[in-house]
Amino acid sequence: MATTIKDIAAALGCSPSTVSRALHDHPQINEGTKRAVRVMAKKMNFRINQVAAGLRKHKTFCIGVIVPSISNYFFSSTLSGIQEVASNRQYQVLVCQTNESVQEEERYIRALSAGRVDGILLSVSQSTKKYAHLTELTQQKIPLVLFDRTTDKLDVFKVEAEDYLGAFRAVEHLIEKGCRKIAVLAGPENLINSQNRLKGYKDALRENGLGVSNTLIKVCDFDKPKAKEGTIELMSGHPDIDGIFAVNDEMAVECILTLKSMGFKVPQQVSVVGFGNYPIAQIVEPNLSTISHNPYLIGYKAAQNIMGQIHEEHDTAVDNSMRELVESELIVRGSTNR
Amino acid sequence: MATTIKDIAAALGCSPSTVSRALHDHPQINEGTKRAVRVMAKKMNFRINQVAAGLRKHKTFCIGVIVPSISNYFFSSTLSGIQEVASNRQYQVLVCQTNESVQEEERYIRALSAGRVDGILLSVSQSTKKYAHLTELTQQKIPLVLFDRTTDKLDVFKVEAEDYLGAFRAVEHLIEKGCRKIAVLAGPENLINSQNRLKGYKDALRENGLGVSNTLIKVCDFDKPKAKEGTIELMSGHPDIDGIFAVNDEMAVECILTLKSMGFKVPQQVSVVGFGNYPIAQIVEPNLSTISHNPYLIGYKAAQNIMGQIHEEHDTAVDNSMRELVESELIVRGSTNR
DNA sequence: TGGGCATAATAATACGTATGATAAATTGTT
DNA sequence: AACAATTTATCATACGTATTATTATGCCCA
Repeated sequence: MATTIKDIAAALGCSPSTVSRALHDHPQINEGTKRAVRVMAKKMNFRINQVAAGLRKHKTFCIGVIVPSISNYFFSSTLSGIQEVASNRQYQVLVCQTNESVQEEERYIRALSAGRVDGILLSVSQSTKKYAHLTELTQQKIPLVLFDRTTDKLDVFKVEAEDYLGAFRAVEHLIEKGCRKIAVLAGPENLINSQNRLKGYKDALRENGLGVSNTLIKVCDFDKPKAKEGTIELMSGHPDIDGIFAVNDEMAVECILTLKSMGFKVPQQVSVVGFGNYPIAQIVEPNLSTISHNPYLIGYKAAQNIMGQIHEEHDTAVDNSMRELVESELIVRGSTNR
Repeated sequence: MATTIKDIAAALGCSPSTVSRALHDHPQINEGTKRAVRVMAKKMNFRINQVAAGLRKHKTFCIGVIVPSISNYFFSSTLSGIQEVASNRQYQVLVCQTNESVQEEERYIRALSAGRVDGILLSVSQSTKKYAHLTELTQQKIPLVLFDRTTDKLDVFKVEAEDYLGAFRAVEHLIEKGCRKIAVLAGPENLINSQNRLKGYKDALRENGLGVSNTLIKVCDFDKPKAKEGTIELMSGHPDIDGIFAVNDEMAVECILTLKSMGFKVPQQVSVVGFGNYPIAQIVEPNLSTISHNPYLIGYKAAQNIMGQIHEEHDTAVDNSMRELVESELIVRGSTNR
């Protein structure tokens, strides 16, 4: 069994409260006593039980993170950023995976909010359409921060990528390169990120005098087979398409591979831009032009904010309604170099 | 503030222990009372505080996972498997990232073992050469399972990939394809995985009557720039190399890209095999022949074992000295198709 | 010599839950 | 009607720590 402050107290012939205070460097404890306690604590290999301390202090020193998929490159990178911030503050990170199921999301929210964590970071699942489980958190005064997959319907702090602007830039880049018939492989329709990226696509076309046609929009969710199918349908229906914007790099790569297998030259006949700047962008041939995401930074900033809320370092009333957009940037590579 | 069993007791005019027992369906409580408690618990939106319950029961219902890097595809996939098992058992997963630093590893081990978790899953860092921090765990009777990055020096349960056999098969495949001068891009020298893969490489050569030459072995750790450099050095020194085995897919892809940029034809002049079957294997051109890893399954099995240890479901004395090897398989693609 | 005052330590209680020991209420037996 | 046996509920305590309220110790000054 592990050493407790009681054991130290017994060994020293003093009371547990003295030990507790000595270890916290409380002013009402004599310097000599403190020294003795510290020495004995070290000797007995004492390590404080944060769980017990937390119970007393109504803290857990844990934050919970709920993501749709842990093994996804984007989310595992945000986790890395979150872990970094937490670690610096001596906090632990509890990780949960919903597999895009809102039921799982609700289950985790309930499990974590029952005294498990001091705050929750969430990226909503594709199937999340109602937010009662999240408003409950606010009622319970449990800090919540949304990252990447957010929603307008909740008045909490959000960290997002520049979805709209990034998509806008991507499509404008295609136009600058001379593309005139530009299609899009869109993401899940109820995700705000997809909506914003689609809006960026449409606005870029309109502002450049190109019309928007629904026949050039294929929803592929985030599913590779659907991206392949979508590409085939697009190109069979409109062989004169000369540019494609994909909602993320994975879909863009699938698109390029499909185009090539269909005999289209990339970028000469069809240029392709993705979103995310994932490692695969530099492996596919031609290398993929894309919009840089910064998942690590998104996680980092989300974690920083929740830490601030937990420690009441900032005015939550102000911050909670805030959106922080993490900058994105166009990265030009071979897939648009015609 | 959240509802507690005391609140329910007060509302019902009974004692907290009655509530506790009623919620646990204890036989000494009247059915009617149980019903009343359940109804009131629901009405007051009671959710048990597992942290407090755990303190009393000396359990945390958490397992800790320590990995070198969360955002790495391999480890994030193992995490996914671990999470799956934990979730099924109502356990939470605490995730820590060492960034290959043994100091961080020690720090996390100490933090987690101070009553934070019921067991620890660990994949050791590259800089871990001593294991005192881990033997401490055994003394404290905290279950430990090593996965992927393991060590012979510890008498605990381990889940590994078939590193030796996989590498052996990979190199034998190159030989079958007619390669006669086969080089290797090896991993970090003190990692047992790298050692086993290197041994598989050497044994495959020897058993097929091909000599082993140290000039054909380049250590690239798991570092892309070093893999590039290593490939250049190998091919400049030995332009007649006709096969390369890389310690993992990331290095193999870097190797292929480098070979192509140097003007070598893959697979006609040089065939390449990787290890891992990561998504990039199907993106690089030519597609990469590789040894399938099963990171999800490795995580899954490691988690299953630690759950067993925590619940004393199996004879730890037997299991602890066991190694479980997760099957690997050769996947032939274009990079060796000559 | 006693009263006021720092200083230093302890006792008591709390956090939310679980449980062994005990008591109260009910039923059964003779 | 007296008592054992059974059912049902409560009391007290524990888990490991933090903290409020209290007490003990010694010191200074009138």
